[in-house]
Amino acid sequence: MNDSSDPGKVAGAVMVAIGLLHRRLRQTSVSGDLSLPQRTALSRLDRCGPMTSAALARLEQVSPQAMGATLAGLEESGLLGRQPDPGDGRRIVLSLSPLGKRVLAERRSARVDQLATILAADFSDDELAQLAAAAPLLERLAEQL
Amino acid sequence: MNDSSDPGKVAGAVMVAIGLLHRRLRQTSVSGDLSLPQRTALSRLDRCGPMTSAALARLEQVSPQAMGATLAGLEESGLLGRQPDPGDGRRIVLSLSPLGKRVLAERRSARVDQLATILAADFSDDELAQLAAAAPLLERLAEQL
DNA sequence: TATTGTTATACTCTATAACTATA
DNA sequence: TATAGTTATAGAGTATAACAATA
Repeated sequence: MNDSSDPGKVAGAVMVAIGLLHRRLRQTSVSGDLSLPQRTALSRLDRCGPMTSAALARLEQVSPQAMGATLAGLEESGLLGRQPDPGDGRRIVLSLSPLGKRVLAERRSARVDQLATILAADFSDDELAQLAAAAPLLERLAEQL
Repeated sequence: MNDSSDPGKVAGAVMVAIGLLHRRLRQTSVSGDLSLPQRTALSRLDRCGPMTSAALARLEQVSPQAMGATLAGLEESGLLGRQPDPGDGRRIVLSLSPLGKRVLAERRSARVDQLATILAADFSDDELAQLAAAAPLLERLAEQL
């Protein structure tokens, strides 16, 4: 049995890789760029459509308070719109503002661009495909955790 | 061109997946278990052999101060040994203590065990192999960032 | 009673700056 | 002058607890 079929080994390797990469990714929450949680929330809102802060928190598996803080930053930047739900006075439905849509569509994030540049320059098509295949697996792993 | 060959798409997907999984992984820094940075440092020390705190910080791409804090926790738990370098009074060489070796060898980390269990139960051999292949790619990506 | 959202507080991880000791 | 390690301080991201408003 080689390492790639030992769940324990794979678990360890994934854990180390996640720690390393996350550390690097979060180090550019500066200079107007979106932070990692902000970027993720925006992307989720785009993929799943308008929803409340609570729903977003459940999907991203963070506390409602943490999501509130993340969204506050996005709102300040004018990337979000909020519509009070006419049928339920408690709920506020968030959606991408035109600006938010544009930022996301143009991938205007220094971090993502940097990542994309490295991927294009230093990774083969095969390796790119391997990463593309792994991303949803990692998401699935997170959901089951 | 499909998504798996568009560096921008892959970059975004990886970024979201890393954020999600990291968030889940760090949520068990409790109850005697190793934190994610601690686990990673221990594993690195095992893979690369005894070295100084500064060298470890460079490999893990964190500041020497951050590494110092991580190592302090490991030392308190008795997982590390430290030998002053006889030839250079400034350097202190860290190594795994017998206890540290055992903890690592037995994979005695609630988090890694949990991860391994999920991988064994809900992921096919193919998917496991995909994750195993992706881990070093993610590390390489982090190094080039 | 349950849910949405907010405010208050604290912990972890990380960073930068400044210091001491050694080379 | 440069490097190893430490101490002090600050910021981001997250958590739990407690609360108000609405259902």
